[in-house]
Amino acid sequence: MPELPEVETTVQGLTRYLKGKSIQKVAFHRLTIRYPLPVEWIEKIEQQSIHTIKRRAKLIIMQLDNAYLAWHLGMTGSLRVSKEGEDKRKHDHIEFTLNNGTILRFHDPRRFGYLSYFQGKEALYKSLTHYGPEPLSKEFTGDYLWQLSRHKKQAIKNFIMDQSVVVGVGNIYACEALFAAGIRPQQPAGKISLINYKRLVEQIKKVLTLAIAQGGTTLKDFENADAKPGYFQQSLQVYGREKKPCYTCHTAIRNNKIGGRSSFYCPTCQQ
DNA sequence: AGTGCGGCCTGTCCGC
DNA sequence: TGCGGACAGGCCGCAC
Repeated sequence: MPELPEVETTVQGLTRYLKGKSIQKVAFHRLTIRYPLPVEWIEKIEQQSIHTIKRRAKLIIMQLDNAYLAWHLGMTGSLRVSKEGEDKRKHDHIEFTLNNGTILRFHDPRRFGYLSYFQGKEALYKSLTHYGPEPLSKEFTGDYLWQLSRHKKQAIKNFIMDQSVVVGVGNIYACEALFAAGIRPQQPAGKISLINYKRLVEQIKKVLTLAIAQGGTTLKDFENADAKPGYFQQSLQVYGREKKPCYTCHTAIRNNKIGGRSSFYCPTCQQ
């Protein structure tokens, strides 16, 4: 589910509710989500305070007194804060009870999400080394993508969804940014010009920034820390619009599979 | 080495 | 109404 804007929206919401709170009780209602949840973590986490909540790539990173937690939401994961005894649902796999009586719940029907625990900063950093630059950072430029893509035959869409190339771009925003830049998703990455890479990077930044401002995209089940949906789905130009007319030229939007994933594009606007 | 694909899971929707 | 199959926002591990 969640790509960068949904994770960012969640981090902003969690910061409001959790910053400075202490975790009084931890409950694992299921011991394996994507990866096993060692029960020894429970006593390590209990009684620690949450100092900061940040995002790196699609991870939500919480700094505790002497440890870090990294949450990945997978396809259907969400983290929300609600009052004790209220709003409990099936697939709430992890619960943290906080010192003000609220509860942080990790909900994830498909269980592709995970939680990692790191004792110190170095262990955390070591786990993040394979990630590429943040798309909204200065290092993420058209020159960078152009350079890295030389001689790659891979489809441009798969290339920008590769988290070692640039983080945070998933299926929805890859489709949207490629449409906005006028590039066909199946174009080989190595054959795209520098000019087009500059255009693409500009559009990736624009699409992600707008989506964050709108609270992310809710297709079925994304919700932020307040259990509220996002609104970017109203701004989608191609994603989920197969056979519908392109908003720019009225040509029917196509959906071809690339790497097994639906890829929506306008055959007229994107070359 | 780079690339593509199946698999991990549950829920939902669509066609028969 | 029920049932099977396809599909869904991510990513890892394994083949070639």
